[in-house]
Amino acid sequence: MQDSPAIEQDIEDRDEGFVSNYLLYLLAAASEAASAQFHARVRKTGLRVPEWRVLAWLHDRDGEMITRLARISLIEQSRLTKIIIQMEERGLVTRQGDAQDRRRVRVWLTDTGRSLSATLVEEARLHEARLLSILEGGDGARLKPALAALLETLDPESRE
Amino acid sequence: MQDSPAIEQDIEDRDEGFVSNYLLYLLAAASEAASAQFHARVRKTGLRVPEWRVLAWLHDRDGEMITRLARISLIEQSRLTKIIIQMEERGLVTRQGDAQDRRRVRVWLTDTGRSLSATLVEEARLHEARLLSILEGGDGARLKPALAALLETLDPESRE
DNA sequence: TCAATAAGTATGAAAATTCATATAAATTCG
DNA sequence: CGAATTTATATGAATTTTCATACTTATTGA
Repeated sequence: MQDSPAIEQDIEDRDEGFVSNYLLYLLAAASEAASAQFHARVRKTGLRVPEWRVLAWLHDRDGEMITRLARISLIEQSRLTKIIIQMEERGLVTRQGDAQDRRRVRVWLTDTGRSLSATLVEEARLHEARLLSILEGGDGARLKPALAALLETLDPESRE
Repeated sequence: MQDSPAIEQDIEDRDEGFVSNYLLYLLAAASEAASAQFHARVRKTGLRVPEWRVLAWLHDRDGEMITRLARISLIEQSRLTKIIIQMEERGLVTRQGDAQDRRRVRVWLTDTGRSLSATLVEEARLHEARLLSILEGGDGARLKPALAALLETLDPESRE
C-alpha cells in the first residue's frame, strides 16, 4: 500500500468533520462493521446477539452467576435475568441456586447449549481468522493487543 | 512497552478462554468501556445515545437524509424515523422534504439543536483528549488509524 | 411511454429493553 | 447479637426497538 499523493488527498478529503475521526465513534462503528456478518449468522441460529455472548462465555467457563455474566456480556442485569429465563425455556441453560450464597443464581449449559456454543465458537474462530487475514497488512493483528490494553486500563474489573 | 517474561506470564494467565481474546468481543467491550462515562453525561442532557449521534453528525453536516443519517449513526432506519420525530417535537431538529427528490426527507438542526450539539461536541473533544492521554504510552493514538482502516476495509460505503 | 422495479420513508403490532423498585440473603459494625 | 447496609436477583410498567410491510416517488428498460 503506497501512499501516493492522490491517495493522501483522498484521505484528507473525507475527514473534515468531528465525528469521523472521533475515537468513540470509530470504536462503535468498527465494532458494528466487524460484527455485522457474524451476527447475521448468529441470528440465523435463532439466537440474539446477547444470547450468543452468554453462550460464548459459558463455553469458556460454566456456572457463572448472573451479575458477573451480565458485566462480561455487556448486558444490563435485569435484562440478562429475562434472557436467561428464555434460554432456559429453550433448553440451552439451567439455573441453580448457589448453596454457599443463596442469593446467587449460577448458570450452566445443558448438553444442547454446550453443543450449540461449541459450534458457534468454532465458526467465530474461523470468521475471526478470515477477518484478520483481510485486515492483514492493515492493522488487524495489532488491533487486538491495543484493544485489550484499552480495556485493561479502563475497566480492570472485567478481568477474569 | 517491554515484553518481560513476567508480563507475558501475566497475559497468559488471564487469557485462557476464547472470548477474552476474540476480536469482536474486544471491539464491543472496548467501545462500551470507552464510551461509558461520556454516554452517562449525554443521558444527563436528556438525550439518548442515538440522539447524540444524530446531533453530532448534523453538527458536522446539516441536511442529511434519513437513510444516510441512519447508516452513519448506526441506527436502523425505521427507528431513526421515530427518533427524528421525537427530536423534532423537542425542537432540536426540523425535517424538510427534498425538492429534487420528493421521497427524501432532510434533517436540519434548529438553533436549539445546534447549540446543544456544539456544547456536546466540545465536551466530547475534551473527553476524548483525556481518554487518549490516559491511554497514552499504551495504544490510544495508534488505535484511531487502525480502527479507521478497519472501517474503510470492511465498510467503504460509510465514507462521506 | 408505461409497466416493473427500486429507493426513501413511515407505520403498527409484537417483542425487547429500561428503570425503578421489590424481595431475599449476606455482611458489617456499633 | 441485631439493626443497618450491601449484594444478588426478579418483577412490572412504561418505553423502545424490531420486523414486516405499506406508501409514495423515482428510475429503468422493453
